[in-house]
Amino acid sequence: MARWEPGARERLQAAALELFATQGFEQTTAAEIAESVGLTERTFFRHFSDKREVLFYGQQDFLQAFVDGLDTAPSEASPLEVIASALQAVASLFPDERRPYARTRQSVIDQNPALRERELHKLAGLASTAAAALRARGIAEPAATLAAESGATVFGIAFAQWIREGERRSLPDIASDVLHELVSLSRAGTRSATVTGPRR
Amino acid sequence: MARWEPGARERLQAAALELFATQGFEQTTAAEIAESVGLTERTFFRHFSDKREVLFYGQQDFLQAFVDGLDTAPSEASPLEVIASALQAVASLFPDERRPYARTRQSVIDQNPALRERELHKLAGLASTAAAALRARGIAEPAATLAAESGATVFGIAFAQWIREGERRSLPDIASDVLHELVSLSRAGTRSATVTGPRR
DNA sequence: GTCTATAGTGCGATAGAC
DNA sequence: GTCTATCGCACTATAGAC
Repeated sequence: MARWEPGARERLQAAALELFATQGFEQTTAAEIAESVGLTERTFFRHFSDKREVLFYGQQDFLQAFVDGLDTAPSEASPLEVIASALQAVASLFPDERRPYARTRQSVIDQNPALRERELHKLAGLASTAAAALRARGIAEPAATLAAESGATVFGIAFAQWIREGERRSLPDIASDVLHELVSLSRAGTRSATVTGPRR
Repeated sequence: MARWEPGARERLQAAALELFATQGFEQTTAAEIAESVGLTERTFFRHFSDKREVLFYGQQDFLQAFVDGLDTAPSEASPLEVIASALQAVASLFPDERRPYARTRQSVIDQNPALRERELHKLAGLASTAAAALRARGIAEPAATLAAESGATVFGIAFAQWIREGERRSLPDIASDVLHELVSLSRAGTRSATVTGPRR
């Protein structure tokens, strides 16, 4: 018989999301979360380096999928084609059943600036990992960073659309659409974007 | 005769940067910064909502330049052309004399995750303002957000390059180059194109 | 597991500028 | 008198040190 229930981390994460959603992030103390699942504040901070992290911990599989997705692209692919491949791999980790959960979580994050900051930081980490992988494929800077950040941007926009009320398309489908928008953005701009440079 | 020295906020910002640069961000307390310019901790927090903000406060002129830059573009301009225009306007706020200061400030930010988070958050705010301005010009979503975020990405990359040791080009020149790289990213030949030597 | 420093808030008091 | 910048003090929660 275990001295303590297993899955402390997961229970803390679930309890935290629930409390944040009902009371708000700032109105919920770490001690409160811990006690709600029979643990102490100290234990909470042993699992999560800070209070916000309870909502973000465990997205490595996520990052792994991204990197794996990069590697499945043929070696002669352009940076954006590689990104498209990685995007599909990550997006497929979010089946439609996850939408309700994702919505709740995102509404908590959107209502708190500190959580938004952490979210952006995580997304930036993804982009920087992707950039390193692109460089490893022989893509030079600044193209590698540019492509990686663009991929993160596309993912962010697609995700926001995916959880919008009434949206029926799957995340991979939306991501693909948004990526095409990005490409046509460049195409439309190519004509004179190069000429435009106002005072240069 | 004034009871207080004027410019409390600016003195706090200068003292903070200096202390952060010499001792590190976490090793410097808000009280220490305040006392170094003859004020109390409480006063520090009346000027800045939190400790990190002392490094970011006062970048509205910055944001204003961005929005103004958007508006100088002709009304038939494509999203990317508008962004190019805004980029030039913002970049011109950073003359070469500012490089040493920018370098010091950036090295402090780069060494602390919490400061990186705040920086990303500010950049995201810029992007969201830009997106709103693009929508006001009649550009639909998701093109508006996509173009705005791309502009922010380009600025970030260009800025990082600008403060790199040994870089001689001006920020507007670098930003223009990076934007062109973004446009050529979707082209098939990108990989070999980016391998070409140093630009200009 | 306990103890402590620091971040950050709320509120009342003070003292000059207008 | 009002407005605004400051101080001082008490307080809580976070987060790290011991």
